[in-house]
Amino acid sequence: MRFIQVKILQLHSNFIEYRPVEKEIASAEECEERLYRLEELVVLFTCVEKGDTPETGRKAIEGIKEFLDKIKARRILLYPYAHLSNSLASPSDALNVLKEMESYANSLGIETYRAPFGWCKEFTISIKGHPLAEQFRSILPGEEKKGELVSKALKAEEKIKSYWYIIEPDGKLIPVEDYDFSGHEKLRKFANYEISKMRAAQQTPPHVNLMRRLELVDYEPASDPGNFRWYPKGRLIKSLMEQFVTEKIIAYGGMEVETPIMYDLEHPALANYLHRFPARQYILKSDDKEFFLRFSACFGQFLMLHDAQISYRQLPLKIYELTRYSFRREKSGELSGLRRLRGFTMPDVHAICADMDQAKEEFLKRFQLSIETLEGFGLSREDYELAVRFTRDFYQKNRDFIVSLVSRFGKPALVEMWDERFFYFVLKWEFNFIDNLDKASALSTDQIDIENAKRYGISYIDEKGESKTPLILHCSPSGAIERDLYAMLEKAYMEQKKGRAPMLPLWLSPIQVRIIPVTDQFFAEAEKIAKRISSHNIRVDWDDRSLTMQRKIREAEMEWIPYTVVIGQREIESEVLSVRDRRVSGAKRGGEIRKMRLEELVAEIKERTKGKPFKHLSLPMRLSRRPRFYG
RNA sequence: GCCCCGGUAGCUAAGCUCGGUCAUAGCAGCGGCCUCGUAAGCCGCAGGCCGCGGGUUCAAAUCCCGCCCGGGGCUCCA
Repeated sequence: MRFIQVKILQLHSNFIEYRPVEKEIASAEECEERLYRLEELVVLFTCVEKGDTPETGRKAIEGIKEFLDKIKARRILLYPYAHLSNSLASPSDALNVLKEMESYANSLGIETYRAPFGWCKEFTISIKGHPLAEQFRSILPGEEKKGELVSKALKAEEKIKSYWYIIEPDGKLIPVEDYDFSGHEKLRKFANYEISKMRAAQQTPPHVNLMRRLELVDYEPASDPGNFRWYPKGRLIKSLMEQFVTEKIIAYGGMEVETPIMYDLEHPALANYLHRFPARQYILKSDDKEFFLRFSACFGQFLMLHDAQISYRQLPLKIYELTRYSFRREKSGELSGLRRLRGFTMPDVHAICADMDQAKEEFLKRFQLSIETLEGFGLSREDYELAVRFTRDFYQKNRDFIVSLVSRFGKPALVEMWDERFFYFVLKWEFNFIDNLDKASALSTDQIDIENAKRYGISYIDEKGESKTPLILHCSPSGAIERDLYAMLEKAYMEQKKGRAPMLPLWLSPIQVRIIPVTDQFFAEAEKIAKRISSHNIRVDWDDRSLTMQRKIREAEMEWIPYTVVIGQREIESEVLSVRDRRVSGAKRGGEIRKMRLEELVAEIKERTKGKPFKHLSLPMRLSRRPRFYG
């Protein structure tokens, strides 16, 4: 059975540019051979088939009018597009229908443009990101219903089926519906989230309140949503995290580089990759060129590697950049605090590998690297879940390898398997954090990419002097830094719910030690002690405000300060400090006070922060000299 | 993009249903008192285009329309 219909691919677009290149048929319309550009419009790639009439065309326009009203667009471009059918109407009939559609649309008050018929044209289009932006409709001549919207159905049909399993550390693969999740609550939540997408109660995520109350990060209403301002304490934390990841990756062998944050939309190596995802970038104009802001370090690094001379002796070759920033223009409703941003910082390390054996070996190293990186942020394997995704084919050939990954992880993991490959990778894993609202988000990730080396023209010379195409691994050992902080804050909140004192890891605490003089008679002594501690590269401040000591202690606790030291007559006489250690006394009042000498305190902090980067606090050491950024 | 919720002092909010001494409170800030031993001391002062624009009305923070901004949800997620 064959339908007779006008077929229209309907695209809500930021802009389209097209240029007639040459006539394809003798009866082509006359036109000026120049560049045409239209902005903020709905482009209608239209194909007129055998049996279509001007009436069918009018029906189509009516359907489109409805759509235009809904999305508040008022400009269309009718773009003759023969490639939607193998049963085309004759050119004269087709032109006739198109002209009818044009004049009918005009009569309905739609600002209508029409690209010339019968020409071979080149075009560039930028499509908007909302779910209705891309639709396919076909209009049956006799049918009552105007314009059938089938894009979702098509998508669903096209979407390749995922098979979900739980894989145990010993390699046992169990269909997810048969798995007994008892003792693996978070994994259950994660599997649920991935497979069914559960709803959550309307609620501000706990980390959002914390990040503001602790004066770390905040929204910046004057920027685009999802771009944040970082206060001094937050900037300090982020800076330390960045430094930590970078040091780990350099130790692993990553060569640190820096690449531009924007790229030419029309660059040949990028264009075909990008045009598949036209709605997800920030677009930036400079003179008459358009640029997109990078969404990872891939572009810069691949372009660099394209120009590099690489020998098999240098493989696996690791290249690294901390992208401050990467940009993804997530749809407005998708953003959520530090969990999902539009501008974020992500370490991105690629490895060029000669073959699959080398890739697998490297993959394991990076798996370990990722675990260690998250550990540095105070996130242990208890805090996240592993997901592994691959094709059936890859699994069959590499079962042992996949199992070795899971057994290293030591906990059951979620598996997504596909019958065929529809991404550029054959294997991917992520560590996923489950938050207080039961939402999952990926932190660390790595992939084996078998496509992009070719796409970007990256090659190496093998033993025989022949040029070879390598495999590329894409890894972010921590995932987005902002998201790590999100996970840390959400975890702290979970601790609090359990009745424990929420804290950040000591090496990341903006203030590690606070000195509180009992009264202002001890100010000089407090400052002296603060300076002595500070000289050991410990972040310390002292509270010189005119408040009661009790009040100052309360505030130190609310700031999550790990060590609070009270200075009064006793301490000065005995030279023994009274230290309030948040780990033992933080959660409730009347906690135990530790007695220790200054040297002991310093030594303990040094021990607990060993191997981690240090940075001085950029805030004044005296509390009274600090502005309040929030609240 | 759609749906829901919100926008009142630096922050957090009450007031809005039922229009009229409703412009409030707490915290923060400033001034003063207090000189304190492990989670909030006392008193006072100052602080506001009640998101923006229009409308209804004798009268609008309050009702109506439009817009802007934010959050959450949905869709989506290389």
